[in-house]
Amino acid sequence: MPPIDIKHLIDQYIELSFSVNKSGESLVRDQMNDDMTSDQHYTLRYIYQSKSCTPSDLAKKFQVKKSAITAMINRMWKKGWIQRTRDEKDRRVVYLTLTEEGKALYMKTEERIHHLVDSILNNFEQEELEQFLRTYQKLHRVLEDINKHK
Amino acid sequence: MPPIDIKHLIDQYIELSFSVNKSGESLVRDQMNDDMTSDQHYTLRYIYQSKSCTPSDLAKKFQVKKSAITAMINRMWKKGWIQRTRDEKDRRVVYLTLTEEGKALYMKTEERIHHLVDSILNNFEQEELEQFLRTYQKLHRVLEDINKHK
DNA sequence: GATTAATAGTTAAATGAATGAACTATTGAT
DNA sequence: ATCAATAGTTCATTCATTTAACTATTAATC
Repeated sequence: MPPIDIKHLIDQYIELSFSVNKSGESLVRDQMNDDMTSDQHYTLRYIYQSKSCTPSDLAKKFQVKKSAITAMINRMWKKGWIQRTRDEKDRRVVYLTLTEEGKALYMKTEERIHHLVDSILNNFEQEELEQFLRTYQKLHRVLEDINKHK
Repeated sequence: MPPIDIKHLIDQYIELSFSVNKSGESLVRDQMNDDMTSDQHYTLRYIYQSKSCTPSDLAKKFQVKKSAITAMINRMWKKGWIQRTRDEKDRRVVYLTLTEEGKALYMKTEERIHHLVDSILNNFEQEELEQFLRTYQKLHRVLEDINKHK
């Protein structure tokens, strides 16, 4: 049983991460085009940013089963945002890329999100922000570690 | 267009919040009983912690429409975790409370989550953690503000 | 006081997101 | 050559969410 002040920090973290998540997600959703969800935008982003991307890569990154990725990709493929191409060497593998339309849509939305995040982070001094991000990064590594060893 | 180093901070924040969210949610899900989702646990928590709780309160806190709350409460009501009682004065209003079973289930799961968060936060010096939470709190207020004025 | 507004909540249809189990196709190992 | 492992898909089911239409009740106004 942790000491009383640690317990308070734990409670605070739980409450803050919940609220910041909900508010943040809600604001991100507002930046989306009407026919796109935030998950779909995150998918476009990951495919756009990675040199080569397979459904398995996405499943790992999003921490869901591969069948969830298939369904997600199908929805976006129907809208003409994503292409599938088979690897010639290993014909089990599928590579995902954005179509021109997908790329354009991604860029437009990502621009809006950047603008939003910019306006949020503007409320902080650069030094405070950098310290925050250092700890956030460390938190990220800790979580990765726990997830790896489970 | 923000300067180049600010742009880097924005990118970093976007990437970190995405990854920390996914990893965090995945770990929280692991603490859940098989017949409960994390949303359902968050609902139990909010009802448990608030003196009196209506569907409208929940809709506000979770930033979803009231019909989404009705559906959520129905699922949990069927499992016998939640009670509905009408306000005698204003008969439009419904008060939500936990049944004994709901309370017991909540306590058991919340204990496990606390244990998890404790083990995560143990990787940080208290001073670093407190500074992090101060900035996180500030971020929370900024997001609330934006959400309020939209 | 009767009519009209607003509020609290629910219902129903549609869509998106996730899982688990069974399956195909392909590659790797013994 | 056979058997196991890997990549991806399909299908049925459940959960979460939105929109629009609806009931019931309360508040406001004329």
